[in-house]
Amino acid sequence: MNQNLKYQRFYEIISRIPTGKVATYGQIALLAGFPGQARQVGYALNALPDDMEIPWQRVINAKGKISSRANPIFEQIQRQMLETEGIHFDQNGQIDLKKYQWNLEND
DNA sequence: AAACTGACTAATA
DNA sequence: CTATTAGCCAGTT
Repeated sequence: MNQNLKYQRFYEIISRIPTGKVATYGQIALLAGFPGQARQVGYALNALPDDMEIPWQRVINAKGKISSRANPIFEQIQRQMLETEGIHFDQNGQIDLKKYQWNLEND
């Protein structure tokens, strides 16, 4: 399987996440046609070109939290962007997936 | 070539 | 509830 093509598929799916909703890494992998490859979605985002404009901030982990990075500053930026979109974080920094998770019915 | 290392996750203990 | 484990794949040592 061609890796660039795979990453491209991930980016396509991520681009469809509507404002005010979030998706998990595993969900993106599944929708892109690569079930079980959640980790690769993380790699794809890590390798995301600066000039590509997709709503990367709407991808979070299965616990409903923002995943850790090498540089924590991006975690703060991501949280702020999501809050601006109207998403609420509880005191543990967790999002209510039942309420905010994207599905094909609610977009 | 072998080992290591990640923006992950579901299952199990 | 937290911790560990086995899948997952590709780039770097």
